[in-house]
Amino acid sequence: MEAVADFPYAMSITLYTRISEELARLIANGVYPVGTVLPAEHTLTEQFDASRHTVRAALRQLQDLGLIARRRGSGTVVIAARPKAGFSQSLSSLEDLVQLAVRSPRTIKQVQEVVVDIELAAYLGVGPGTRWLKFSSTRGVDGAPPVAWTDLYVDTHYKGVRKLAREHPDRLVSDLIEEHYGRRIASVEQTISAVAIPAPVAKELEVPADSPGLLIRRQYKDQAGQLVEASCSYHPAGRYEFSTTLIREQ
Amino acid sequence: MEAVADFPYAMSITLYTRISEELARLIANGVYPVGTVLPAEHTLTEQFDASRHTVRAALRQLQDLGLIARRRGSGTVVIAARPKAGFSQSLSSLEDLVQLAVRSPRTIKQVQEVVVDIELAAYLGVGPGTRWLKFSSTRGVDGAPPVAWTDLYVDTHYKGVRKLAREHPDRLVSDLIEEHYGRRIASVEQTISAVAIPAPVAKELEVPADSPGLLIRRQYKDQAGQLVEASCSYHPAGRYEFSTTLIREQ
DNA sequence: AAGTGGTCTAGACCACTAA
DNA sequence: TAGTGGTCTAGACCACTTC
Repeated sequence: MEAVADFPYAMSITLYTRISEELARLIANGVYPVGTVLPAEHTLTEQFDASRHTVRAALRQLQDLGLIARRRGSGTVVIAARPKAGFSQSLSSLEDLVQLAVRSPRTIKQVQEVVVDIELAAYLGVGPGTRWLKFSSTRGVDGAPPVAWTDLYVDTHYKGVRKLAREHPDRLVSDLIEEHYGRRIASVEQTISAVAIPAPVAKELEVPADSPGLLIRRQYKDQAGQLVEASCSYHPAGRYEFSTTLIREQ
Repeated sequence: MEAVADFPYAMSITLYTRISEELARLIANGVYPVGTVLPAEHTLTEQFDASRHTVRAALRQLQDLGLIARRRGSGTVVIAARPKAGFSQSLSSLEDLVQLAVRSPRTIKQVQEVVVDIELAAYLGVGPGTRWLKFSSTRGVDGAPPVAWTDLYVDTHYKGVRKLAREHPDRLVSDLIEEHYGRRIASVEQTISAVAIPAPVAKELEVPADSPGLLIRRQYKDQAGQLVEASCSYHPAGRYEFSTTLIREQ
């Protein structure tokens, strides 16, 4: 370094950061449009009068920002003009999905094997006529009205869950499947809507029929996108709130 | 490198990766428990018979995994025994928050300056007596009943938003604030609950009073945790669903 | 065969932290 | 003041891609 060496730490900003910012600017301004190839490290070394290591540190920053992709032999390709700033919600475990105001254990009310009809098939996203294991349960503390009624559908392949769920009422069924069968949940799709709680469920929840409630449906899928488990929960108004915090990335 | 140099690329795995894996193993096995300090780079250089650059590359991997935190002067502290695998939801923009089935433009019904009373203060998380700019609007396509009624509260400091929001009915108020005032939203807290829609709102939404609906409250905060904007939306059952997908990390 | 990015070394100066 | 991690250089060999 020579030209830059005259005021090396003048601005308390590192050389490789200045280089990466300059390159980011050139990319944003269209000097290096998306899809084009950036000059080779050797060239940048001369352009910025810096060592290869420093240039690589700069390029690494751009890589972390998702602006470039590098491949040995080919070169450095611009894959985005601007760093994407999104929002994200992060949960440390599936348990965080169920953010009940009070810790509320599950009480299993009924377990049965069911054959899915047309309506249920549409919701589960599987062919009608297939068999599933259905757990019906409530959640809530003793003495108080329950905060939820849940119908949970599990692949009949996991019959052992029937016994396990009774032995561990405090654990999530998805956790039990993961632990005992090694089937790992890779994604959870979740839909929240408002409903008038149907009479049979309302009776269990000790609210008037057709009173307002949250309906939360969840689909638990493995890596291949295969449905492993699905659930359908009713929460009476006032007893449950679903809250999340989204954090801006970067 | 000497001991390792005899079969440098024998396993197509880099030296620094092998070092980082070994260190990760030692951390997981409790040789370096969480909270303790890892040996200095200089020491690791001797232990693994590698250059400092290589050791640093290994430590960088551990840093990316979230296992260690480094500080100049102090040292390298173990902050986790295992890489954390959580679930995350990612949104490319705030607009994704509002995942309406149909694209539904906003119609501003009323704008006024209000002084918050006790009840509103508790919700907004600000002192009672302060003044806020209140936007009331509906969302929905022409000809059909609206899908939402929203009350939105903005700091009176951003009076210009009043004009901007009318000029850009298709844009989010939070975006307008960010663009014209440079105040950047860093996080959004969101709470979803079920309600019986109150009569005045029900009338605007063209549903019977006290019919079931979703109540979504959002608080938009800046980096310092200061409230910039807050909203409160009513969605009649059947016209709106809130859905998210959570992806397991790593 | 030429050029690319990936890995690695040996050595230097610096800013920061803690005793 | 001694030791830490952060930055930077100059040079080397390698694996991979492309022509």
